Amino acid sequence: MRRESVKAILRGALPMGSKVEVCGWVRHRRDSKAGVSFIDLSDGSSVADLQVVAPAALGNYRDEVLHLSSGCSLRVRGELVPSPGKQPVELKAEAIEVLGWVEDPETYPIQPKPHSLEFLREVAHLRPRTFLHAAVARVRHTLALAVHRFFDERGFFWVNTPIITSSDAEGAGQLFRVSTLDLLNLPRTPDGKVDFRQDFFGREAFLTVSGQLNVECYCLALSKVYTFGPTFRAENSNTSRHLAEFWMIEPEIAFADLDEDARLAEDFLKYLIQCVLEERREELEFFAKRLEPTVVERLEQLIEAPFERLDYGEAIAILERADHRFEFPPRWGMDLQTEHERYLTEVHFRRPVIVMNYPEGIKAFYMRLNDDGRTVAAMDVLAPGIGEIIGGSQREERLEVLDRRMAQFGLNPERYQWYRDLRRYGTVPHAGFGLGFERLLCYLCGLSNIRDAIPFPRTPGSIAF
RNA sequence: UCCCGAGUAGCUCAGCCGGUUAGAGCAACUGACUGUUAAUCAGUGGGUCGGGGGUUCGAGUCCCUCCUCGGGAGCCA
Repeated sequence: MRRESVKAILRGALPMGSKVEVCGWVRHRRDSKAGVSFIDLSDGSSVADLQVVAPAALGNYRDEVLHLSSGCSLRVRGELVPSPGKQPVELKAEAIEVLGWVEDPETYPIQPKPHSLEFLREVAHLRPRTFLHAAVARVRHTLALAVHRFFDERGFFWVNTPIITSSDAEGAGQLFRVSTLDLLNLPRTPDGKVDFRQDFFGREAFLTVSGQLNVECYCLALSKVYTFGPTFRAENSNTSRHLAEFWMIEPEIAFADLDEDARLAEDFLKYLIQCVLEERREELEFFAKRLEPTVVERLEQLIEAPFERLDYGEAIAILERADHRFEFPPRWGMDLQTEHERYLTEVHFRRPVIVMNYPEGIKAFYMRLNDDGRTVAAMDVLAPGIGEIIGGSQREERLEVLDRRMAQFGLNPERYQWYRDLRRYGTVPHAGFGLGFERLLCYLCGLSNIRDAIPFPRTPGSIAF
């Protein structure tokens, strides 16, 4: 007898009358006056559960079946039959083997009812057993595959950039230190500083905050590349949009300018949304029921219309003209505040917006200086409800300008020799962007807290699992 | 890190101006019921009121402090 998934059975992959084995966890048990019990069985393969019908004639009916509670694991053998109830098919059990009991049903955290997301974060090891988190996990999986498929179809190569690095990629963000030194007995140099020459790598090392600088090296050889992996920021930021450990996607294209970069970003987002709409419809409809009623319509609208594109200067002008009181009055030269981004995406345009060509003073050193001398070829994709979802730029490919910018930002050129080499040996125009995977997942699922978009969230002061 | 708000049963919450033995719904358990699916009905058990300190004859309730969680801000993806 073959073990079948709940998903395969519910979508009608097997004919009625088939004898099957199904394994999974009890969601809920209902006993009927007819002397049979109904068990909703979940194996995580689909949103819907399989209804198992357990007749009283089963040898272990009275002693075991009648005591099954939420979370018990089962192996069920039986026959697929049409259901008189609301589901198309149910499993008429001929044998139910209890693989694992729930020690104390009263304190088992996952009850057959909706829980608050806040509570479920306290039981992150068990929350994948809920409808919601199982659905998020499946969407996350589908989304990750779609990322690779998108790039593969367009001739991009996936480059695995290092997780342990020695340089802070952008001078942005606090770093997690990586060290094997004994914290309680640190080796010192004669002048009293920590002697990192005795550390594992012979110098200071950190967890990466971005794979961009490394992936640029491969871009200037393979032309179209991307990274997709974990990224770490030790910022003490306590918001619903930040994680200390998150996954980032960073494509980099040679011979491209900012315009092509923005086009890629838009195509990429639309491709991913299209995939989820097609391949995870059931999950989206569940999110619509539980999280955000209009999630499907919102995504459908999003792939239909072109994103709004405008220069940073135009954005500031719109904000200055706006009939709206901002806590921080907009002014050319300042970065867009959260309230400004929200106004643009949620009030003014009501769709994603790509803001381009920011003042050079507020952006990173590697972004290409425009001919006006006061802006850089940077772009941010802003989405309603979530803010900045993509940040990208054309990179500065001219060595003398790059050196000037590094000096302006107070960076030591010696630490970036290998990065400068890219400009010394066959430099080319190139551009890329970074996309926060969990932020995108929030946007697609209608989640409002990023801690629900990653299995085991890491945030300041929280690493229980 | 800053500004708000909240911590009471396994979960979601109520608990008034400080006053007897701290409540409800759901969940759990026991039982009833001819196929249930947010099942229904009856009953039972379940609490260091986040921790510590203080005020008071008396504190879940007021004050101080710490912790945790949530919302917002900054920073960013």
